[in-house]
Amino acid sequence: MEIPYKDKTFFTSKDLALSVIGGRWKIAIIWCLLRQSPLRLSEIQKYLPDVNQRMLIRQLRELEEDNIITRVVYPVVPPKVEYQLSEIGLLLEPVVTSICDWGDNFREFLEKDSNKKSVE
Amino acid sequence: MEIPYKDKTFFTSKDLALSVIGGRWKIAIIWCLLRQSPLRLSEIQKYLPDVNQRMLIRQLRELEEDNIITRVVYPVVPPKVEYQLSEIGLLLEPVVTSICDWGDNFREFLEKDSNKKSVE
DNA sequence: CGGTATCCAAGCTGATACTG
DNA sequence: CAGTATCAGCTTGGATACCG
Repeated sequence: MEIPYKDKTFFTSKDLALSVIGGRWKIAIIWCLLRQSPLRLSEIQKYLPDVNQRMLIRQLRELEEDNIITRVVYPVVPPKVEYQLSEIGLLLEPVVTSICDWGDNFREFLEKDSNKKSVE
Repeated sequence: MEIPYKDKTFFTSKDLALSVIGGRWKIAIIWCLLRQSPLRLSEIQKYLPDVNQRMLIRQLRELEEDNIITRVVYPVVPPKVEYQLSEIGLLLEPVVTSICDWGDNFREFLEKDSNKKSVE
């Protein structure tokens, strides 16, 4: 089952998915927009202080190209731009949730591990 | 809730999770090992022909350091090394599954989209 | 078989400065 | 506020050679 998309061919839907959401900060951006929507660029920056502006804008553009988010520009001064998840973007909620859940498990695992070591 | 790990500090378990499974090929590797386990290096290479050997080995090492996978070396000639998911690694199954599921949705979305365009 | 070492090109990332 | 430009540095990739 070959899936052509953007000059590439994917052989599984997992590979297709990863090509779209696998970017360095994309899951983090989607996580933000799942919590609150719409968000302005400056608001996303507050939620994700570790992402520099250039990368953030690039990743937002890519997500927009892939129809995961929508970008609405209001013709006002000073500029106002709002980002929110598209219909297909909203379906990423289980992905983000499962990652958060696993992160919780992993954190517990790390705590147990450090306990073991401190007992030794 | 600060989570120190490997000289860094994470503020959410999502960030911690992404630091561990966010690598370029890690989800793909985990996907392989969920389907079949244990796997030898050469078998993983067959499943993931797009990953070059050097990167594959690097990502495997990182996953091993993070206790996501285990690496067992058999002292035989020729060498035999087997990789498999650890207990915490196995818990990543919902993450991989949700990504695959979303990929299916996205593929359908793309197909509908191309239909619309061909009608126009 | 399962690696490591080296070289080199290309792309991604980040910090900073600047603009309409 | 939202975004672009520039430059430096790191990561990734591909090919190839070599080792225990």
